[in-house]
Formats: sequence, structure tokens, C-alpha cells
Amino acid sequence: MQKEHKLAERYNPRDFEDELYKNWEEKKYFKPSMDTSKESYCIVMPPPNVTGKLHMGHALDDTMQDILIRYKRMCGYNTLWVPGTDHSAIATEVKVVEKIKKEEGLTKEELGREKFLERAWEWTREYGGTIGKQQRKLGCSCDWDRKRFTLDAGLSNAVLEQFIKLYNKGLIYKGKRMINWCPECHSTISDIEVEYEEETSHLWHLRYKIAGTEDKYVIVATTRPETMLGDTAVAVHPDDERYKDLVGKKCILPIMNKEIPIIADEFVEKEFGTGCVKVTPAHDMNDYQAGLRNNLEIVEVFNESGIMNDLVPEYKGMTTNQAREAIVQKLQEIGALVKTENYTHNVGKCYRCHNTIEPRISEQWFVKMAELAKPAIEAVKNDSIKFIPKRYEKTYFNWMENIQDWCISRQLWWGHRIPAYYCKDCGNTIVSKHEPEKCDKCNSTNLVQDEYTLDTWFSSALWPYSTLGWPENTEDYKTFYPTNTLVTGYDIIFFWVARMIFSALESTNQKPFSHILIHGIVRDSQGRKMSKSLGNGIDPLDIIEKYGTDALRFSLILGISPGNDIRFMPEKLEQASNFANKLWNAARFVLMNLEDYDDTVKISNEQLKEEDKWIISKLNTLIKEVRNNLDNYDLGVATQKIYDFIWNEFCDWYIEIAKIRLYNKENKESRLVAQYTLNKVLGESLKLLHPIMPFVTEKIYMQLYNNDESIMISEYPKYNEAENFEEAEKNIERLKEIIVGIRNARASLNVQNSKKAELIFVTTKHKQLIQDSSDFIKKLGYSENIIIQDNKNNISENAVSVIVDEIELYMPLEELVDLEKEKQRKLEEKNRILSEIERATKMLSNPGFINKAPEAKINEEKEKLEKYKEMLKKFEE
RNA sequence: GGUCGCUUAGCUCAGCUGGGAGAGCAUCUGCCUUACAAGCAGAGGGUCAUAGGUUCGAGCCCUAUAGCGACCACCA
Repeated sequence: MQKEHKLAERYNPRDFEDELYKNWEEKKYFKPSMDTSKESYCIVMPPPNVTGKLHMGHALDDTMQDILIRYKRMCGYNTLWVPGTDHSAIATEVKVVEKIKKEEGLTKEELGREKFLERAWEWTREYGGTIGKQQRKLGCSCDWDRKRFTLDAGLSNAVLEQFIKLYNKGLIYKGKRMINWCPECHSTISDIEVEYEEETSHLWHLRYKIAGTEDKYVIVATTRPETMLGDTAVAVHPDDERYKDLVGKKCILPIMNKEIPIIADEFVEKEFGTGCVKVTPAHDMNDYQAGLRNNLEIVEVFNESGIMNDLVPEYKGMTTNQAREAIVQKLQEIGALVKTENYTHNVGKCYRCHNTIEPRISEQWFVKMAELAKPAIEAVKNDSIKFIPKRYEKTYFNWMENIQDWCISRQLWWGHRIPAYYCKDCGNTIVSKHEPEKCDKCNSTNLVQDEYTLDTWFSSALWPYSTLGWPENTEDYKTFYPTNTLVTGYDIIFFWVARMIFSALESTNQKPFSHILIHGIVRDSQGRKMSKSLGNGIDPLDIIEKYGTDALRFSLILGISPGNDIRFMPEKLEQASNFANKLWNAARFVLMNLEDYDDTVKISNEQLKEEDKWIISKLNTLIKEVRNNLDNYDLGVATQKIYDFIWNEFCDWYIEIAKIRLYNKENKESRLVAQYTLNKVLGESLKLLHPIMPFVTEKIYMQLYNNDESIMISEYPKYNEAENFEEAEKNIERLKEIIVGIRNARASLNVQNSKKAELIFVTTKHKQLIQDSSDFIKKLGYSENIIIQDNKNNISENAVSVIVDEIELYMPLEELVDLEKEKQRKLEEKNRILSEIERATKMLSNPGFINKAPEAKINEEKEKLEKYKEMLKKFEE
């Protein structure tokens, strides 16, 4: 039964964190109990890039999830956290392309599809384990045996299943559309992958001659003169009086010397530029739409690499930028350039490589969104799925309600290849999981598979159910789906969250999760986004090395609120590691004093002293609040409360008070009860804190309970009505107030702590309490002697006085005290009481307050007023 | 152009359904008191962005305004 304390003198997380994690993993604590009599709780981890490294964003995301998972596990749920990684099509492919270029001097085309994929798999195998190891350092309690990868056989099957289902329902189609093309990545990207950046450029005003006239012109304004070769119309607004008579006529496209129509279309803004716009259906989204409406010819000017075609031999082979220069010059030469204005506008960039996106017309695969969006909107509207915080619903609705079809085909090789096969003989398309033997129309065996792969997000969208075994009805799927909480950043609500919702509702007929806990971005101490280009990124592993995992986790969670960005401040790490150290030392103290503690002896409530009841009751309230906060995802608040309790109540007060009884070995029972309370309160506090700081709590817990069990599978503390000691709380709070009063008075009068003063209580109330607690009042109030009396007899005129509630307290310190200062102090104190009386009187004489405020509030104010009046009376005596 | 968020102590941020303004760091004072100087005991510091409104009562609810930030849209 004896506590043998082996905690090192200094808190050094590096000594034990790795070892503890290893133990947990070996003992399989991360695995779900699969006790189906218990409610299940499941989180699927947002899959990081398989070859990526852990950054602060992951650290935050993973810590939040681990807190929830550990909490729920300790609450007895059948708990599963599914880890995994994403193949991250473009990101990975780009790296592999670079690598083979560097090492083999080959392009991917030169290497060929099959060989390229081999290299990509090698790369994945080489770097694929990194992030998992880093997540282990973070303490993540996920079930590593259930780790998934988006290109695993099972998940790939799910992707094909989903594709085919949607295709057969007509929700996936192939079509020639204008898409966003990245000339650098050589692939389409979806609408949301286009990032708009401000760019300073020019607005060129060009003169197009009206056909059949010599001196009539229209002037168009453009930011892209190089596309003018592909103009197939000039458009004006139908209501624009200036140009009404020109509609229907033709103008002559300079350089090309080709007649193009002047059309009227409402997409033109009359106020912008000249009110005339050139229309290039092949290279601009709006112009493309206008072209469709007006049946315009589509003329391409450059190819998929952004290289000019042979429309005009002079410009053939130029890049768009070179062509722009050349064409502007040419226009100037032939007098078609009217003027050049400076102009700032937004240009679409590729979110990956930041090159300018070129809208192009291309045949691609799309998901038809209109029908899928409806139930996805409904599920959030009717609270079946909840965003935390709620405001992100609006972001979601706004996007979902205006959603365009999703372009899902990519001209990449690393990913799920589209399961469509084309008959070379009859042109038939067959969509099937496996390559068909022959064409189902003409029986030809001359089939070829679609070259394209799917958008990474297409497979990520299935993550909550594909990881659990769908389309098979596996045990995991039955037990854990739909999952409970999704934890992710607001930056991927569109990319991922929204797509999971509509995909799941369509395929599984169930929501993928019930709650979406949204967090912000981790910024640097100056509030900037952490980025590679700025070089301001902080590596979580460096932090762990220096401060330990617990400190990192604590500093990321303390005081945050859902959905808000976080600034990463080094000071916060100091605070966190100081706290861990504080806890460590408190534990050392407890263990030192528990060496002879017999925890088999039952202690009844009657045996508890007032201060024991006080701390137990405080803890009890804390438990209730922390559970409540965690249930509501207020992780930052819960953390703050545990911190405050451990430091400001347990360490600062209870331990100090308990010392008296611990050091008095004569009174065995009293000592035992103090030991009991220390043991209990420390143990429960550790459990409360464990989800947030798993390592230090486990290390201490194992010492405290002789390695009997792991804290992570212990039961999370429960509120217990029988441990709610209101009276004791009041009493001890009253004594604390007295002690604080003593300390304040002494400090403001510059009395050294080493100078002991007699404490003379003048009171008719709480005598027993003061008597019973006199030891700790003396200890914390710097005194060696306490006298309790009913009246002010025998008290020196100049004794320092402190008044708390109905209790008056005198300290004969006059030989040490500056009497003027003391007078001043007393005056200030009196004024404070007077102002309190004034405030309370005012409130209570306010008819509005009396009539409308709740009774409890009124009584509270009345009590206060009485109290302060009492105090004032004492002052005036 | 639209939507959303932020504005609280010198700095970074909490503040749950409206009921006397909080933390950490920084500053100042005094302490090596046998768990902890990574500590202990104190102190100073805020018209809660501004202006109205609702209310007996507003940091919190409503309306405007300003500054900052994010996202969506894209007028060539």
C-alpha cells in the first residue's frame, strides 16, 4: 500500500513521454473496446498528405481530436479514432516529377505511366511513415491498426463504387466545358482551387473599325490583348443608348482583319471602360457563357501549355506574355491602340503552383451538383449536422446554394484512374470497376481506359465511411457510422466538409458525422500565416523537443475558442511548461507525504475537516463544469478551469493548509484524512487534465497508484452530489478572505513576513471555525498566537485592523507601523465600504430592480447591504 | 459588390443563456518559507472601438459608424 515516490526532482518530459506512449500502444489502449452495450464515439482524422510533415495546423487539429477521444474513452464510450493519410494527387505528383527529373533526367511522359507510378509508390513508402511517427510524438491515441490510405485497395474500391453509382444515376457526366486549366500543373483544377490575387497591370483600349465605314469605330477595353486574336464578337449592353445603332453590325478585328458581329448582351456593364467588350469565348469564362448564348464561334489562341498556336504565324510558339507584348506593339503600329491605363485587378492563380490559371474549353468529367446539394443543405438546416461555432453554417449555405458542377477529372497519374473505358471502334463509353473484355455494343475488344484520374478530394469526400469499410457492411461500419465529431479548420469547409456531407448522404443515406468542430489557423506571433515562403513556420517537433508534448498541447488549447485563429506565442509555452512543472512538484509533495498512507482505510465524510470538504467540494464543481465544457467543445475554457483549480486552489491553498496536519505526526487520524484528501484530489485532478496533458498526468498517476492501471483507461471523474459541501466552501472562503486581508494589510504597511503578529479576533460569530482553523490561520497569516474575544477590551488603540464580514481582526504591530500610513489604509478601506453601501442601496431603492429582478438577486443584494453596513459599524466603533 | 469575424490591461487573449471586468506575459514591491525561484506573498494598470437604442440593469442583445482581418463573387 505504500507510496514509493520515484519522480525525478525536476520535471523533464523527455525522460518519459516516448516510453509512456510505447506502453499505451503495446497495451492496445487505443483500440476501441468493441463493447457494443456501450455507446460508440468515433472521429475520423482529417488525412494529412501521405508524404507530408507535421505542422502546427496538424498539431492543433490532432490535439483537439485527441482530447475529445481521450475524454470519451474515459467516459466509457466504445471509442475509435481512425488515422490515415491522403495521396494528395498534385502535391505528391509534383514532387515525384521533380525527383525523376533530377535523378533520372526524365519527364514523366518519357518515363511512362506505369514506371512513374512505381516511383510514386516508392516515394510514398519512403516518406509515408513520417507523419504517423510525428503524431505518435504528439500523443495521438488513434488506432494505428486501422490506419487507412486513400489509395489502399479497400478505399480505391469505395471510390470506384461511388463513381459508378453516381454515373449510373446520371450525377456524373462527361462534357465539354470551360474549365480552369493550370498550364504549369498541366491539369484542370476545380473552381475552389483557383485563388484570386491582386495584380497590377494595364487596361488597354483598342479600336475596332466598323465594317463598311472608314471613320467609325468601337473602342473596347481589355486586360488581355493577346486573346484578341480569338475574339469572335464585340458586345454592348442592350440598353446602352450609345451603341444601340451598332448592334447587329459588324466590326473588323485588327491584325486578323476579320469581320466579327457586334452583339447585345446583358453581361456587359455599361459603366465599365467604354461599355464595349471584346468577346473571346475560348479563353474567358464570361465570354464563353456569352458565346453560348449568342452562338458565337470559338477560336483558340494558345494551347494547353500557354503557347500561342498558328492562328497568326508571327506569334506562333510565343508564351502568352510574349504575345501580349508583341500584339500591343503591333496594335500601336497600326493605330488600333487608343490608350493604356494602369489597372489593378484580380487574377486567378493555381492554389498549388500559383501560376495564372487559363480558362479553357476541354472535355472533362463533372459531378452534377444541383440535386446533391439539396439534402446536404437540408441536413444542416434541420440540425442533423451541426457546425461549432454555428456561424460557419452561413459560409456553408452560401457555397452550397450557389454551387456549380464539380470538375473531378485531373490530367495526373497519381490517383484513382477514372473507371471509364472507350471502344475505339464504335466510340461507346463503358463505366465499370474492372476493364470489360469487350464493348457491350459492338463486341469489339479494342478498348482503352480513360487517361485521367480523379480529384484527390473525390476520394477524401468518402473518408468517413470508406475508412470504416463501406461499401461492405463491416463491423466497424455498423458500429461507428455515422461518426460523431469532425474536427477541422475553416479553410477546408468547401474542399472537404461540404463534399463529405453530400457524398455521404447520397451513398450511405446517412450523415457522415453529427458535429463539425471548426478551428482556426495557427499564426505566428505577429499574426502572420505560417508559410514556407515566409520561413516563419514553427516545427511542432522542435517545440516538443524543447518543452515537451504536454506543454505544446496545453499552449495550443488554453484560452482558444472554436473557429478563431490562434497566435502562437512562445510565452504561452513557458506558461504551459511552468504549469506542468507546478503539477509535477505538487505531485512530488503529495507523494513524499503519502509514503505511509494506507489507502485501504475508509474515510467517511464526518471525518473530513472543513478544508478537506472545501477542496473536495470545489473539485466536485469543477468536474461538473469541465464535463459540461468538454461536451460543448469549449476546450479552451475547460483547460483554463483545470489550470486555475490545480494552481490557485489546490497548490496555493489546500497543500499549504494540509501541511500543518501532515507535519503533525502525533494526530494520526487527522494526518490520515489529509493524506486521503490529497490523494483523492490529486488523482481526480490528474484525470480531469489527462485528455489535455496525457503524459505528465500518466507519469504521476502511475506513481500515485503504483502502476496499477493507466490513467487513460480510468474513469473520468463524475459529479457527486454527496460531495457538495456548501457550508464548508463558505467557511473556508471566509477564512481565505481573512488571510488575504491580513496579507494585504501587512504588505501595504511593509511588514516583513518574518515578523510575526498576534491575531486578535473580535467576533461573536464563527468562533468555532476560527478556533478549529487557528493553525492554518496562523501559518498563512504570519502569526504565532491567536486570541478570540467578544469585545474590544485590551486592544491597543493603534493596532492594525482588518474587517471581514462580521469578523474584526486586530494585529498589534504599532511599533512597526507608520501610523499615518495605517490611517490612510483604513480610510481607503472605509471608503470602499461606503461605496459598496451606496451601490447596494441604490439598487435596492430602484423600483424597477425590486419589481423585475429575480428574487434571488434581490436577496443577494440585501444580504450584501447588511454585511457592509455591519462592517461600517465596526469601522466607526 | 456580398457575407462573416475581430476591436476588452503595455502585449497575447478568455469572458457560457445580460446581474458588480479576468488570465498569462510584461512592470513595480518584498521574500531562497524543507513540493516548486520554471517558485511564494502583494501592488499598479481597462469610459470593454465610437454613437444611439432595448432593459431595473449591457463587454454580452438591437441599429448605425470607423479601423483591421477572412472568405465568396469577378466589371473585360
